[in-house]
Amino acid sequence: MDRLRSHYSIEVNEEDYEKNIFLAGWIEDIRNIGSIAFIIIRDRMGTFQITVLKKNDPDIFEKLVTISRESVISVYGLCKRSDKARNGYEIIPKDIEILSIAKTPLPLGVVDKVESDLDTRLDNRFIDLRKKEIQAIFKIRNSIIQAVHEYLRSEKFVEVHTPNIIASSSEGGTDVFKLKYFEKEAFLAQSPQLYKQSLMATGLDRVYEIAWYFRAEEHNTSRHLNESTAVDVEMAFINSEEEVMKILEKLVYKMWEKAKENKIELEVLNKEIHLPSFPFKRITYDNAIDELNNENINIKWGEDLGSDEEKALGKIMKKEGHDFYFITKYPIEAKPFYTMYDNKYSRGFDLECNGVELASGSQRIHDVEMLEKRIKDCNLSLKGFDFYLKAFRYGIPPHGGFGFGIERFLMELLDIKNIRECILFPRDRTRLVP
RNA sequence: GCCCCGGUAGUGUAGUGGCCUAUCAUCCGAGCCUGUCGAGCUCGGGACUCGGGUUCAAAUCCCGGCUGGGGCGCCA
Repeated sequence: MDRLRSHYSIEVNEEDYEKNIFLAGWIEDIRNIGSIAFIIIRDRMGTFQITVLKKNDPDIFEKLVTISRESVISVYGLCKRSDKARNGYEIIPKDIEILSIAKTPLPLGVVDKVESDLDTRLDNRFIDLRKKEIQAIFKIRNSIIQAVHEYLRSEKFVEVHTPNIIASSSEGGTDVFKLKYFEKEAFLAQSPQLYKQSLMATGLDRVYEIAWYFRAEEHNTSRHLNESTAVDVEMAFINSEEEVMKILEKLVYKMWEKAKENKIELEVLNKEIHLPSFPFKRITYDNAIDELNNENINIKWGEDLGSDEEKALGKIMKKEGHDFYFITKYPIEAKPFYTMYDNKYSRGFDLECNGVELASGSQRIHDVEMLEKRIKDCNLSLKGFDFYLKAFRYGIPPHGGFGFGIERFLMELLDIKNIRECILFPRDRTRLVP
């Protein structure tokens, strides 16, 4: 055959009827009725049907009904209108080319009538990803990332890429992966925090990165990964964290809006997306504590909210009509060392959605002496921060930013219960393959 | 780091000491069938995570390994 594909399944329309076309894909199902057989082929856009009569094409018939499901073929044939077939047409094959034979049995059915465990699915992710509802997640993921690029670039942000192999543990707090770097010891970055901040000393002013986070914590939950992605933003010449929050809320809104454009994928997933009210609610940490106290949930001032408290607050906000809300003015103890503060209150904030933390950010400290004091107060060693602190000694504007987990966002957007569904090849406490 | 719970054909399950030569569905194979679209029907195939122990008897009870899931803490 001189080509493998002229159309995707759903691109075929009335103009193609009574013409010969090339289609290609995976054999999803073979329904052999005896003297006639229907073969369902799947491509990226959908499925189509090949109809073959035994008496007309005994050779092609034999080939098609004996090949294994999930084999890959290309078919050349006449496109005929048919009210009985899906999409309104069927292909009467003139020639087929078998491109790849699938072994049997499959380790995982694509359209079988039994569910598989997530673990089995992840072990065979390449087959799992043949399912249209699984593909839909990643098509939507693709489009929210597109929205990130479009919006941030429109706001004059520059996309950057900072190193993932670093010399010292970046922020303290969370555990990092250690690795050998020739004769030295190195670590995988838990976030681009220190690098994106040092870029504030360069004059680029506004930067963002689709970043990988590596975290060596041994948690075992449906909302943690040891390797995850995030949108990291840092912006200079700000007066307060409010300017950062304005960018973040607009970004989230644009991502939500873009996701809504994926009509086919949302239908496949049976999800509706409702745009959140805008701008998002701001509630101070103190007010959040008061609200929780009113519900008889007590929390000591200065402590970060636990997951139960977050959920309870999420319910209260929901009742008031807020899906998204910022918790602002956290106590300084609850925020990392680089967070700007006024007395006991930090200029740090979290963006929450229904009781789940989606993003956290702040105005940062840009005064090097203040920064050094905070590093010491947090019991961190100044040694590891040489390169970082140096960037603060030769002119650095006031700045702030946020980090925003992409998988967590997808979970909220599509109401997905396990974060592993939101990344192609998850890395969790035990999974390193595939 | 702490705490709970699992592991039975390729896939998903039933089975809590003898009725298990292990259930059902899906799947795979053979056959029948000219409009299937969760195709149908007939026949066939395929499994107790591993190692030790208790017992007359273990898929089932106990111990350990391997392996998976969930929660907390922490975070995104």
